[in-house]
Amino acid sequence: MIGDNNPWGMFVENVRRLLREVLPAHEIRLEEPPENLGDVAFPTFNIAKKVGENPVSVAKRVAESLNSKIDGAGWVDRVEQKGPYVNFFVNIKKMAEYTIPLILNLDTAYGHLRPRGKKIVLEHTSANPTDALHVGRARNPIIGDTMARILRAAGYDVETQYYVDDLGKQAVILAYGMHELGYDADSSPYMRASRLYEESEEHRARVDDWLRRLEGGDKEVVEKVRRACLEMMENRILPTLERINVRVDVLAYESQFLEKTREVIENLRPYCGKDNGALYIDLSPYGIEEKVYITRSDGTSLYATRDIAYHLWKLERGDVIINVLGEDHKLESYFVKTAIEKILGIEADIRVLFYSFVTLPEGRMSARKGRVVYFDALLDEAVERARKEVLKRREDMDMSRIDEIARIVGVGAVRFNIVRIQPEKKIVFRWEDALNFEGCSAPFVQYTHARACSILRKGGGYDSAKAPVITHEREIRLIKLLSKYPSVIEYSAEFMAPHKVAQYCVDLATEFNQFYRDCPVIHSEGEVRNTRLMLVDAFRITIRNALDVLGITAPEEM
RNA sequence: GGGCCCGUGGCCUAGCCUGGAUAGGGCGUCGGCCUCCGGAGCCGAAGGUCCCGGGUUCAAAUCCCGGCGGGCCCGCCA
Repeated sequence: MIGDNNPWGMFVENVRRLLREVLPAHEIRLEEPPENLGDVAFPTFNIAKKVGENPVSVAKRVAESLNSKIDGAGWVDRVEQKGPYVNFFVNIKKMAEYTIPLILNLDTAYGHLRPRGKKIVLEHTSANPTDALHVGRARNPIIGDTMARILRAAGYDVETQYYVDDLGKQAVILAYGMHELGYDADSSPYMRASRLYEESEEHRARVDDWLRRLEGGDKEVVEKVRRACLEMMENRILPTLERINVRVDVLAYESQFLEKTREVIENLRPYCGKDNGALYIDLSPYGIEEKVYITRSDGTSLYATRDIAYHLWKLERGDVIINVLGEDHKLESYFVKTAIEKILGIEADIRVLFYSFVTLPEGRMSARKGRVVYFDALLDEAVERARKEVLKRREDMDMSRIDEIARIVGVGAVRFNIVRIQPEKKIVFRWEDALNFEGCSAPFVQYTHARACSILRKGGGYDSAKAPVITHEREIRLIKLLSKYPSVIEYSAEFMAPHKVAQYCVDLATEFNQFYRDCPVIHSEGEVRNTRLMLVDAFRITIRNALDVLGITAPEEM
């Protein structure tokens, strides 16, 4: 906690310390009590059992001896026994005096924890650049980029990578389509080439020839395929990612790892079975009854093998590897991890965040079957919808500003809607959900931020040197929630739970709206007014930081 | 067939790792709130076998076992 600027964390640490003094021999597990019963709770069931006493009397005794230790000047204001629980109440005066200036001073740094001195290489998206991104794939960059931001906030050095497959058959088909068939406005080069590959002997023969030449290292073909992939990345994939505030640090091309792949095959060979000249690894000693091939009969490598080489390269660049992958990659991912750690015996910290697919109500998206919603189309629709909403209420605003806000709100809505759901749950894409602008949504949170900005514009400044004076329950609740933000970052980073940050945004915005309803700011006076202005600003800073971690911009007006 | 994941009011979802005090939110429905800091907001109401059945436990949405339903994987594809 030290160095994390984590006010709530300090309070909780203090509770633990107090409990350890009274109960040195016991494990201390805290929980959050229901509304109004306290700020943290200590249940006494387990320890009562160990001591052979009833929980209520243990709670009574613990509460009593704790109360005699508390002088009211520390983080803990008081302790109450309620049934088998010992409930701790935070010293709200101290919390306010610590938290509010902390947030105001740290500003953009509030919620950034101490540097960990560790570098994480985080791979996400890595979609084959054969076609534009569709909504079914959109979850990957959104979860990946959000995790990268969370981990950076949590104090890690993070490098994001996109793995571009420019060696597989689909890359050859793409290149063939682009270089040999020319452009056609109606269908993508990949789709056309793919159809011809299936339908025409002649084209298939030529593509297969390219593929052989590619694997043989034919300069001309390698160059053509690489250029085709690069072109698709630059024209189709990266611009779409850019629209949702996702920028990838490193594009790693699969063709970079040919040499390393050969080494991997040689190192793995002693552990391989052989089937018709093809090498495979039997995973049954590692708990899964599967064979995974690492070469074809002709000795050429397979995707998983090259992925191992790529992982070894990532290990050279960082201390920890994190991959954001669709659940269909579970077996492949397990294989890569097992091969590196167990078979090659290389020490590696490889973590994987799997997510379930986004599907349409009719089923899985498929460009070939024409059952697809392109991500750009969704973004266009969301931005258009946002623009209509802005126009409805802001007749005074000039067009370029309206466009800017519509983009911020529309993009935010889309990102939020996907990241708010726990990754392992599947998402059925429905337009009405994706374009939801109220309740549990980015526009709701952004609106609250704009409201706070509006108050601050009209409030005309405050004196941050003055100590806060708390007079209302809503102020207390707001301060507590604000003080928990660093803990949210810490938790989300540790458990790779990006949806927790989204949830926090909604909770905090909701709390602020209640404060807004009950506590006049501009129309109050003296210390109360000064305190509330500081509080509004602290809220503004915190919600803006939290949205930023979600890759969502907080507009000052909308 | 085997493995992994998911199953919480009409719909979506948090909580599940680490069992504990009235299962939190949101959408939708119904009823209220702008002479007052931005109504993309707020308040209230109705609505629940936490998929089912066993087990462990003083205590299970949470842990274990067995079902059922859905998703994903089981390719010399990626």
